[in-house]
Amino acid sequence: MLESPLQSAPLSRAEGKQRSRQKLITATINSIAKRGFAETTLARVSEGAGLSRGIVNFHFRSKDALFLETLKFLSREYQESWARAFDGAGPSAAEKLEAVLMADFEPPAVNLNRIAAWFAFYGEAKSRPNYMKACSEIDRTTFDTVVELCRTIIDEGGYPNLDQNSVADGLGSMVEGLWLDFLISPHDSSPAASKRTINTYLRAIFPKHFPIARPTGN
Amino acid sequence: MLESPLQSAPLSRAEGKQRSRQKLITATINSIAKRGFAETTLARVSEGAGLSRGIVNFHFRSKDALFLETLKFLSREYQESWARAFDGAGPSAAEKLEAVLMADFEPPAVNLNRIAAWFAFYGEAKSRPNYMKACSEIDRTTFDTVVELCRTIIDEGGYPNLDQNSVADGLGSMVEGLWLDFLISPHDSSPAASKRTINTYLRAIFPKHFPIARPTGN
DNA sequence: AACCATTTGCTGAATAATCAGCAAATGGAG
DNA sequence: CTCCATTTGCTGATTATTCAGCAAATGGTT
Repeated sequence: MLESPLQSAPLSRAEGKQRSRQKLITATINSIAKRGFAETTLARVSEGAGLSRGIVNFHFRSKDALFLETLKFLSREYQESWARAFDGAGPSAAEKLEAVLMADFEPPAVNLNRIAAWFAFYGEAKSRPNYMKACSEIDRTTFDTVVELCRTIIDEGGYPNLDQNSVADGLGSMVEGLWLDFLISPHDSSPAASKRTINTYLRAIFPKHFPIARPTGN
Repeated sequence: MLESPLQSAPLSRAEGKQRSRQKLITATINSIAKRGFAETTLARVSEGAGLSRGIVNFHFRSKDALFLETLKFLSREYQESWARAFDGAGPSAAEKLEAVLMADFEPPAVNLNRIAAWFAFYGEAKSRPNYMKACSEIDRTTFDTVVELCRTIIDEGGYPNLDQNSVADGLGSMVEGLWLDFLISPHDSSPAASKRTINTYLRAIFPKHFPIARPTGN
C-alpha cells in the first residue's frame, strides 16, 4: 500500500504526523465496514493504514479514543457536507430543505463504508454513553435547522394542522432508514430511488412548494 | 439466580433443555443491549442466563451460531407481532396499514433492549453476509404486504402520480429511523411522538383515507 | 414396583490463540 | 546533536472452544 512517488511533497514532520493520524482514522472506518466493530483490532487498523502495530497508542490514548475520534471525524465530515448543500441552495426555505435532503444521497454522504461505520457506532451507542452523546449531538444542529425550515414553509403555504416537529422528525427518520437500506438491502437500494422516496413525502406534505411535475430542482 | 420454588413443574429433560436454550438467547439480547456487540462474551452470556461457562458450545455450534439464532429469534418475534396486528385490524387496507404501523410503537416491538440488539446486528451486517441475509429477509415478507396495501389504497382513492413502492419504502424507512431515535435520543423520543410522526405522513399522502381529525383509529 | 444400564444436560477447568498496551530501539528530520 | 514519529519485541489479560466427568433423568427388564 505505497503512496505514489509522484508529487511526494517535502512534508514537514507536523504534517506527516497529522497525515498518519488521518490515515488511522480512515483505516478504522474501512476496517469497521469490512470486518465489523467486534473484529476490528489495532493491528488490522495500522496494517490498513500502512503503518506498524504500536502506532495507534502513540496517536491516540487508547483504542476507544481512536473509535471516538473516528466517530467525530464522520460527524464533522457530514456536517460540512450538509452546510455546503445548505449554503449552495437558493434562498427559499423549500429550496434549502430539498437541497440538504438530496445531498444525503449524493457523495460524500452516501458512501457504503461510511454508512457501515455509522451504523456500527449506532449499534454500540446504548452501551457506550460517549458514542450516544456524539451521535445525538450530530443530529441536533442540523435537525433544529430543518425544523425551522419546515416552520417557515408551513407559515408560507398556510398548511393547516401541520406540526413542523412531526414533519422534520419524519424526514430525518426517513433519511436514516434509507441509509440503513443501503446496508442491508444494497441490491434493492439506489440513490435515485431514495431521492424519489423523499420527494414523494415532500410533494405530499408541501404540495404548493413541491409541485408534482418536478421531482428534483434545477 | 434461582428459580422460584413455587410452581416448579416436573419439567422433563427436553423441556429443560429448550428452556436453557431460550435463556441463552434472551441473555444474549440483554448483554448486547447492556454491553454492546464487541463486549459480549460467552462467559457473560452464560452468567446472564444463570448457567455455566461452557454451556453455549453445548447448545450452539459456535458463538457466531448463537448470534445468528438470536437474530432469527428477534425476527420471528417481530413477524409474529406484525401478523397479530395485521390479522386483528379491520378489513380495509387503510385499517390494516395503520394497525401494523402503530404496532411498531407498542410492545413488544418497541422494547429498548430489542432495538439495541437489532441495531447491533445491523451494524455488523455489512461484514457478515449471514446477518445481512437474515436482516433483509425479515423486511421482505412484511414489506411486500405493505406495498400491496398501498397499491390498494392508491387505487381506491384515485391518488394520481403516487407510486406504491415509494410510499411503502418511505413508511418502512421512517419506522426504522424512529426506532433508531429511541436508541440514540431516548429522552427526545416516545411511542406517542413516533405515532404522531407516522400519522402526519399518512394524513398527507392518503388524505381521503386518514382524515385530519383522527390521528389514531379506535 | 424395584433395579440398573444407558442417555443426556450440564459443569468447570484446561488449552491455544488473540489482543491492547507498553517500552526500548531506530532513524530520519530539524 | 537533539528531537520525535515510528518500529519492533514483548507481556499480561482475555477469549472461544474443547473435553473429561458428574448427577439426574430415562426406559427396558424383572
